Amino acid sequence: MAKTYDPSLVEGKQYRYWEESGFFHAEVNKEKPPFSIVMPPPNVTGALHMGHALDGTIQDILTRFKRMQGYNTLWLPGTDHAGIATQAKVEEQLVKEGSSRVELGREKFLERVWEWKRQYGGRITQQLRRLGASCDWQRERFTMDEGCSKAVREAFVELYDKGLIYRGNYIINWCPKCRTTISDIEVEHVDSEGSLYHLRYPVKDSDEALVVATTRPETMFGDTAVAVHPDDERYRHLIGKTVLLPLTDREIPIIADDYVEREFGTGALKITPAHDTNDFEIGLRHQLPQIVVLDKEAKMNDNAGKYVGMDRFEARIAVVKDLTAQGILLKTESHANAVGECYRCSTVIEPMVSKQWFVKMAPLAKPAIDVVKDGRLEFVPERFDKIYLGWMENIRDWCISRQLWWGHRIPVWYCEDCGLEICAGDDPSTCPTCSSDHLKQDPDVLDTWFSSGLWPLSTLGWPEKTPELEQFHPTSVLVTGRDIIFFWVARMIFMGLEFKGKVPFPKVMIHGLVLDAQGRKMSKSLGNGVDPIEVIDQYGADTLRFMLITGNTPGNDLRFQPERLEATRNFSNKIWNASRYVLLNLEDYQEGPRGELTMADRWILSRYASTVEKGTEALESFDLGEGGRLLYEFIWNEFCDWYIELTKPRLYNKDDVLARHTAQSVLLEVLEGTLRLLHPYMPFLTEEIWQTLPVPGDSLMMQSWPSIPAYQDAVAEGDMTLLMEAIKAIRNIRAEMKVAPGQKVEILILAPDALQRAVLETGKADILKLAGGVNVTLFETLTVKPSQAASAVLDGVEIYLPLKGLLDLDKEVARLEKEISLAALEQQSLAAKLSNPGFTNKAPAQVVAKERERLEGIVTRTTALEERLRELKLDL
RNA sequence: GGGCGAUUAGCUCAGCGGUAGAGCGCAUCCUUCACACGGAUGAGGCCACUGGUUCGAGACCAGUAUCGCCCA
Repeated sequence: MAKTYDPSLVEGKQYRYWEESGFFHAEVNKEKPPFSIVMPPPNVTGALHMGHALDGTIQDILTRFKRMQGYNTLWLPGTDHAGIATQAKVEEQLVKEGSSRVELGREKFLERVWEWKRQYGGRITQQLRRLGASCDWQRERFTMDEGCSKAVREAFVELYDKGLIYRGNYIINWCPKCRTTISDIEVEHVDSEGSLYHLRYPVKDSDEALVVATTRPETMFGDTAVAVHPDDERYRHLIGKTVLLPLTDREIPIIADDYVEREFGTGALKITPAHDTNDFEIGLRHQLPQIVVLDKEAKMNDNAGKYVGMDRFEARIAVVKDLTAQGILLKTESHANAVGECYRCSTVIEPMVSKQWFVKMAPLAKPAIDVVKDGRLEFVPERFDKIYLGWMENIRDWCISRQLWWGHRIPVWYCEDCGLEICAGDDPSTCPTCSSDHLKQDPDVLDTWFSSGLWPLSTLGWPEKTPELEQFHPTSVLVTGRDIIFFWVARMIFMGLEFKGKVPFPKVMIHGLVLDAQGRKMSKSLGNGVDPIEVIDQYGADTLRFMLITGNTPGNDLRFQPERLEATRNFSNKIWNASRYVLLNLEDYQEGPRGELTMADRWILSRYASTVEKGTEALESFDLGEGGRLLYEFIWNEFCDWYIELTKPRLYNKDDVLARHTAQSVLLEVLEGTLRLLHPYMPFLTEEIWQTLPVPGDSLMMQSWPSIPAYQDAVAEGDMTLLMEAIKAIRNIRAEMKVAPGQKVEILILAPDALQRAVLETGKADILKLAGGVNVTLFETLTVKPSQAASAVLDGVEIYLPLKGLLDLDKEVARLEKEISLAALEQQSLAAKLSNPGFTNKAPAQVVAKERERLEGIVTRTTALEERLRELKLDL
């Protein structure tokens, strides 16, 4: 066994072993309770980033934990076809080849995309394997595969037949770069410094003019009204009149609408129903015409007069220039506003009226709100339900058509002869009304999130009634980042309720984002992303996993700090070496009955039992970080720092066979159990070590989860605490007095209490070894104190180290004085607390008793310290 | 404008009603047979601020400030 753990020699080998052994695969099995998770499908174009790594780690921990607990565990992986992203990627390729999507035509283009998917689509799933993900690759799915496509088709037809899907002219978000609509949540609002232009619109047949304030003067060609607030005294008399729209020959009405904020700008709003979401609504209320002034590339169209063909931003400059020249622009103020950008390409979104397909949301949102309100579906942490509800309660209809080729084609045909609209599960060949065979399918495809919204259903076989669907749906928990609650989680919830009448999962565990070391979001444009695969190459997957999981608390963002990787790597190495110690001393180990357990044995077994209990609890309550930290502390601070050290004398003394065997047996039990507890967090390292232990079984990942052993032993814990305190106190004196490490000292311990004395008597050898003593002598009383001695006062125990010639008396006096003043402070506050009748009357008796005890301890301690100081001064 | 989160040691974070913690960093010492990716010891905190609840408040409540995120 090497002195240093090298993950690169272990991870590939173990993963292959697991996968080839079929350990990840779940068959339907009614004998075992099911536990299932569907993996949030990463984009098929994507490469693994830290967010995936965190998300995958959490799911893998839960999956491995439940598998060990005996559940029939399914973690179902897959990828998303990612309409816009994938199409863009292939289009890029075509451009490089001097070709284009349009040149190729729809059929050929789609073949190219599938080709691309076959070639590169598997990358991220390979990367997930590097992370150690124990998902069932035999059940891997893709949102465009046959089954998922069938589910999409079924869902669309059902919603259409129910009247929940409709087509209409509405204002949508148009991305001029992606050349498609995007849904409301795909728009990111970015604060930007713009200008607010005050434009003077002359009122017809009047000397007056109405001054409107706008941030987008170039859309004025689409203005079809000017709105003021109905109660605004300034403008009330103008309502019903018309203004002459500058740069055009049109005149438009002045209308009154509550929507107008009187305080904003001039209180008069130009209304462009075809290019602004709010104006669109106002336009509907007042039956205003919609005039589209921009084309699909966001260039001015024929309706913009002489500005036709100009880009919208160029047009803005040109229009402002002309308005200035004509004296219509009165003033320009700087103005901060939020500009909508495409979440994919960051191009400024153009709101535009267009004919699109929508899902009617109100009827679907209602049950999706109820399940969260009545607790059938819980967010972990809880606070995310507010975010979800807030969105769901204000939801607007969902625009689902996309002007792309890569995606699920909308299953609607139009009869070119009679104009009938046909929505069908199977492709129709003739028109059911006029029997014409001139049918044309709608060219658009569906929003990618439409298919991912069906993911928990489609991956398990829906709409078929499969055994998988029956056993694994609803899934047990969904794990995902807080950034896609609206995009994805919400959609799965209402779709699950609509099509299956059940929540798709009773719990949603939300985690934060992985930020860079400075706390910024990792992004391509900033170039501050850290590649998980590089981290795995350098430190191993276990290190990355453990670091991600223990770095924060549930739901909060996490800063990626390289130093923490090193710390975690060191932890792996610590475990490796502790195991190495155990193994090196287990060569001749045979199973057999133990001899009498030592205090240390009973202590570590008790601590182990408590670790099993707390570690299990943490996982059950999704407190993965807490669970990890707990194991870290147990392994490093208790098992390694103390227990291993305490077993050395017994292991190295081969004469006392039974004592040695007992130590071996306890070491093995605790190590073996701890490896089980740690396995979900660090699967590779624990598996590798476990396989070398002399225990039955082939693979740790298939072992059962430890139940809490009946080892709790408060006496042993108390006794060991005393022993450890004594050892630490002696070490402290030695360090402070700069006693050379090799120098053995005489140790005198005054322990009037018989029980304490017995404990220390038992621990004599340990004290000698761990505190560097030549001899330990215990006293019940000590009438003559040793001279030239340094001392420590514990609870009821005094320790003396005669250091003739080594003792720096001044230093020792200072040390004692410091101890005394600290104790005095504590004594004072305790005394004050206990003399407060409020406390003694109202606090639980247990607490009061404990504080009394503490005070007594402090008082005797202080007395002893003071006495010691007096004695010491006599030496001076 | 509304909502959510954060504010604890130099840095990054735990702790969520009863004696302020960890990792890293820092200081001193240690190449002893698991581990120098190590061991031992230590220094370092008006727990953002102001009120309140309570016998008792980093912890609970109200408000303020600063930073971050989401929504409009």
